[in-house]
Amino acid sequence: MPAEASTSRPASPLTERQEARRRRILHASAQLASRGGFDAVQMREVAESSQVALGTLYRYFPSKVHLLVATMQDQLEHMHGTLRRKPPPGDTAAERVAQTLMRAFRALQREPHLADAMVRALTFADRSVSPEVDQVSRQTTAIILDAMGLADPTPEQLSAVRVIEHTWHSALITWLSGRASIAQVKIDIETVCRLIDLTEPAGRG
Amino acid sequence: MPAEASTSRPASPLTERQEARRRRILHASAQLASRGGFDAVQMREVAESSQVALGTLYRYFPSKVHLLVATMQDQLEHMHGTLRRKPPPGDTAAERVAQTLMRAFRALQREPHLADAMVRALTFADRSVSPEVDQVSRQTTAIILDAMGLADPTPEQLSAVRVIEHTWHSALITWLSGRASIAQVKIDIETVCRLIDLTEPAGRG
DNA sequence: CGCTAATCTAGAACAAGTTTCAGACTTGAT
DNA sequence: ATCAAGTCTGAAACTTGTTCTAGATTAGCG
Repeated sequence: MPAEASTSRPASPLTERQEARRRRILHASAQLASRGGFDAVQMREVAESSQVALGTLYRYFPSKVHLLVATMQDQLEHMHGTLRRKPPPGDTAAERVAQTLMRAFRALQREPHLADAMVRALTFADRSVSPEVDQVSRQTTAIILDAMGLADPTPEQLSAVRVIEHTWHSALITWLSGRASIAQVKIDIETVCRLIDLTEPAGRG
Repeated sequence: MPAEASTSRPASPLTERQEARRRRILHASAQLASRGGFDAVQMREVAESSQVALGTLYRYFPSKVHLLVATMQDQLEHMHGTLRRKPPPGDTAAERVAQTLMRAFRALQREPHLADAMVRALTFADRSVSPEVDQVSRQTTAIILDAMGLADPTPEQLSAVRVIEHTWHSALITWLSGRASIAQVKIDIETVCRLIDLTEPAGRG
């Protein structure tokens, strides 16, 4: 069995041609998503664009949602790299986290359709995609902890981070579906980031 | 045109038979959802169960997501009534909100498949369902403000409520997809509710 | 009652995700 | 170089959400 869309551990090491196929598929997926969002990523088209038979596509990614979540892993990795190179300048952890998320948000605004495809897939994913979604979640957590500048967070801090992630995902959805403005998302992010102040300065409970 | 799945204002008043059809449809939807979640709500089956032609079903609810969001409105109304009758006993606003949400959560735990169908529909909804999703959001906001005991919330408090709703939805999703335990959801809810303390006692900023 | 417009029904048809299958091609081991 | 096992291809089939159509029914009105 080839890779299960898990970036970090290919179940069996892919051959070069397989790796190339996988990249072509992810590229086609991102490209189609950028055009028209979730609905525009049609499996037949992805297969055709990436020069792969439909059955092969399904062997690499067992469903459309798996494919889009893998696409998101891909993009997230890229973003984490970018953010690492230019860490946010804020004075407090809360500020830095808010700045980091706003930076990510601005990146998403540049490709709103792609954002739509990825986020919708992420929240629509059922149990069969849990491992992959979890990986995305861990990656997001890592980005936030990086911004906080923490190596060894307390349980309270981890709770705060989880709540921040919840808010981040849900706020994105309200923005993507046109129910919240960009300004609104910004406020929500800043609001939830205040939770960090609640856990940081005080000692453990 | 008949009702657009908006509980509060039927575009044109439905006849008795139409009202009955609408109820049959919602009932069938909830029943099927209770059995097998989102996937088990199949439009043909809903139509058959509710003794209505497929075309009619689509006239009442223009998509599966519309149908499930309307189902959620229905359930939410019921729950708001229940909660009103037995307000939570906590001393602080934060406590009462957390208790209220945990009560709702326990109700959902009794019908996890139904919860799955409703929540997945809610977060998967695209722009065409925005009005209905917004209505659900307003209803949820009303429930939380009720628990806080506030008639005239400040903008900060409204922000906190929005963040609480974000957390609520997203935490439910992680639970439904098996990526978070019940205990975890409880912690997240309690964590986010602390935001209320941040806005309540202090005066306006 | 008798008319007209709107609504409802049954069922076919279409669209896109997913599955399946027979045959061609690769790969790895001997 | 050759064989077996695994992989890829192309195409059809299947599933379920959605749309469409022609004819039957119903509601409102004079």
